[in-house]
Order: sequence, then C-alpha cells, then structure tokens
Amino acid sequence: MAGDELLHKCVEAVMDTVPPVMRFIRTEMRRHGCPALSVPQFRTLTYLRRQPGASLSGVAEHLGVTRAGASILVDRLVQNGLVQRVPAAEERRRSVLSLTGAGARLLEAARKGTCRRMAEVLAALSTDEAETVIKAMRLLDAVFHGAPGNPGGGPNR
Amino acid sequence: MAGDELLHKCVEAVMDTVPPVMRFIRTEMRRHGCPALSVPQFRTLTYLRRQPGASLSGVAEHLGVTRAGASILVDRLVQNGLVQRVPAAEERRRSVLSLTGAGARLLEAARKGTCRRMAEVLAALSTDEAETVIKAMRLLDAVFHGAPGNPGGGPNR
DNA sequence: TATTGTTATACTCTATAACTATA
DNA sequence: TATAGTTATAGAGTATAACAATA
Repeated sequence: MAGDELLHKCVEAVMDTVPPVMRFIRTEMRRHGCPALSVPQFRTLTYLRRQPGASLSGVAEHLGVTRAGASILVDRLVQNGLVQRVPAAEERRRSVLSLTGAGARLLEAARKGTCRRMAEVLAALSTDEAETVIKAMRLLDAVFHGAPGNPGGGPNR
Repeated sequence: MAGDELLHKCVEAVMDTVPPVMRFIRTEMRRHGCPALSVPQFRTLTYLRRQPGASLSGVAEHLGVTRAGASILVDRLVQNGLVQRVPAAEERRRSVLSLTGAGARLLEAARKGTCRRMAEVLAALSTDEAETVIKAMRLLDAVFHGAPGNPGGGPNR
C-alpha cells in the first residue's frame, strides 16, 4: 500500500484529471453518433455487443445505475431501433436484450469516430508514456471494479 | 509518438476506464455534499477558490461548457448561497464570481469526504502503482489540456 | 460590431419511491 | 416473499438559438 502523502496526491490527480477526459469523451460521442449517443447509451451498446441476451439488471449493474434508470435508458434505445427487447422464454419476467443491425452499425460508427479523435489527442504521447497510461488504466479498472460508489442500496437496485 | 497498435490499446483503455471512475466520483460527491454537489458544481467551486473574481466566461471555459450552461450552473450556486455574483465595477457586463463562506465550507466538506472514499479505493495500490497512476494522470492532463472536444463553435461560446 | 451574459426550449441522466408481474 | 422490470416524479447537466446589455 502506498504512503499517505502519495495516496493523497494520487487521489487529487484522479479527481482533477478524470472529469475533463470524461467531457471529451462525451462531446465526441455526441458529435459522432448521428443520431448522437450519450456515454451511457454507448456503454450499453458496447456491453450488449459483448453480452448479447443480457438482462436489464445486467445493464444496470454494468453501468452502475439503478434498474429504473437502466429501464428508461434501454427504452430509448429500443425506441430508436438500436436495441431489441423480448421477454425470456423460460422466465417471462426477464428481458432478453440484444443489438439490432442498426444498433451494431451505429455503435461501430460512434466508436470509430470517437476513437479516431481521441487517438489524435493521445498521439502526442511517446511509446513509454502510452504504456504508462495503459498500465494506469488497468490499475484503476482493477481497484474500481466492485468498488461500489454506486446508487443507494434501496429496495430496487 | 507511440505505434498504431499501442495507441489504439491506449484509446480503448481510456474509453473503458474513465466512465466508471467518473461515476464513482459523481456518486461520492452526491453522498458527501449535504446538500449534494454535482461534479460540475464541485469543479466550479474548486475553480473559484483558486481564481476568486473569475468571470462567467472563465467558468465556462474551465468546465468546457457553453456560457449558457455555465450561467445556469452559477445561478444555482448563487441561489444556494455558495457563490457570490456581482457586476464588475469597471466593465459592467462582466460578472465577478467568488465563493461565499458557506461555499468554501461546503467545498471543503465535499472534497474531504470524496477524497477519503477514493483514498480507500486507491489504498489497494502499491507505491509503484500509485506513482504510475499519478504519472498517467499528468500525461492525460497535458494532452487533453487544450484538446477542445468541446461544445460547438456557435456564436455564443 | 463584438463581447458578456441571460433566457427559452428541449433532451438526457439519475435518484427515490411506488408499483406490476412473475417465480 | 423475493426478484425483474416499469412508471412517476423531481432535479441536474448540456446543447442550440435568440436575446439584452455593455463596450
């Protein structure tokens, strides 16, 4: 475990740096969506590409939001023809979610456009620096994974 | 400049990792605000602590939002008694913004609470790992600083 | 005319609470 | 009773567009 002062510096660094990067991602996602995708929408589509047939609860947990929020989010995606939602055959209260063709195409387009723009920015990094960033992202993934920091433990999570 | 493949891995890592970390920050900020602070509100207060007397345009630019958005944001902070807004003496169309006592206190409380929670999470890192994260945050700061990724270049930015 | 800031409008995200339907 | 999902309500963020006031 890192020392107190170092830890504090680390916390401040993350708190200062993450919001602007997030804003960049959000803005680019909007620009490249056509129709624009919000970050949660993008993350939902990405999740469904990797986990076809996932449930609404799965989406909620992946995003770290309540089921109510996930329900509305998915609703919009369904209304926009990007996601298909059907009741599970065996357990009818469960939803089976998957990308539609349009959803897959839009996801790919948004992903490419946003990645291209971010690549332009990150291209300023040297090889060593890029490796440092990758390593740091893995570390953050590891420690924040399962670190709730999530919505209230109410009855409907 | 890093190679193409490495760059791509770096982009994906950032796009995958930043949103969950951001969500953590947002949730903790809500929890510790009392009344809850949103991330933009928190960043505005932090900015005003460091730049007392800043203008609304300054806030907008710091946050990377339109002036319309910054105006509303500041409005809420003023209504909640956290920020003071007075017209500049010499150039009356300009606003002079600064923290009130309550704003400074709330900022400090929210900062401490959120930092403490994040420190709990980051405490899992070794000294080397914490240093890697700090280094990466500095690198991202540097490359995203000035990388707009910001709202449309309309007439009212 | 250019700059600073506001207001109007519209959309998304997000939470909590209360509900329905299924198991 | 417990679980999956929905709906209602409320408040914040954000964009664009149109506007007012000042320089």
